[in-house]
Amino acid sequence: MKLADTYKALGDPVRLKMVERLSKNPAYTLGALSKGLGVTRQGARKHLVILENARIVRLVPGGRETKVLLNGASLNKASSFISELGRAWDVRLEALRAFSEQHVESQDL
Amino acid sequence: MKLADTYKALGDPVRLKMVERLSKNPAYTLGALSKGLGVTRQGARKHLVILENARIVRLVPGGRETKVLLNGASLNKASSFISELGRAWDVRLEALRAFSEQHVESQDL
DNA sequence: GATTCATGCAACTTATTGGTTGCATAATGA
DNA sequence: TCATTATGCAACCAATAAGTTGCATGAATC
Repeated sequence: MKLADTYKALGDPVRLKMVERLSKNPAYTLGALSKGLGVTRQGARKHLVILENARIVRLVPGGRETKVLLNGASLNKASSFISELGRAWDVRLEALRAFSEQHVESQDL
Repeated sequence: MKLADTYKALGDPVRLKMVERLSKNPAYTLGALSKGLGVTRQGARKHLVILENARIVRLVPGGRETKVLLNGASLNKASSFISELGRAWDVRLEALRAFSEQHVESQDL
């Protein structure tokens, strides 16, 4: 599973809402989590399968109901990758700024 | 622009590659950034427009060429949101663990 | 001025996504 | 056992996305 798939999985309002809910209450059943999202249960299930394939969520069948569990590790991975990008960008920006100032100084000579 | 759109924009291998490149070298022209991605220039441009709409990137036309600039603020926002989710999840998990242990202890009585 | 370079825009095709309805089935509870 | 509950699976549809080719245009260069 590639990292892009993780972001792709988060890139839908319904799925993002689901993840948000799960972060606040890790004990959802599939049915409960599917309510109030503006889609049918079957529609919601498709989203959950996508989240499962992206390893963001685990679906655990048991008895009559299926529990939905959040996988924090995936989120952490996704989060740290972006922040790494941001950090690299900051460093570059700083270098650019330093260069600009140096350039201005040399013009002042 | 919703947060889900930011993740959606990052949820494609070509676009993620672009952002990665930009984080390492903020001074790309559209043409240079479009090479080596396995798509045509016009295809790459479509991706760039998507990144621009998600405010991840800015396209700055000038003379004959167009510069592509990374917007670090968007990345930081995206990164911190996920890490917030992860944090909330950790707290919940800890609570659950504590509850389980308490439960075990009461069984021990 | 003619040529080359970097880009923008439009039309079109195909694949993927998001959503639905309908039906089947296994577990609970009365 | 019978009704109810929670779910899974398949078929189908419409919209969006990803990609292409072709052409137009403004800027640099010779």
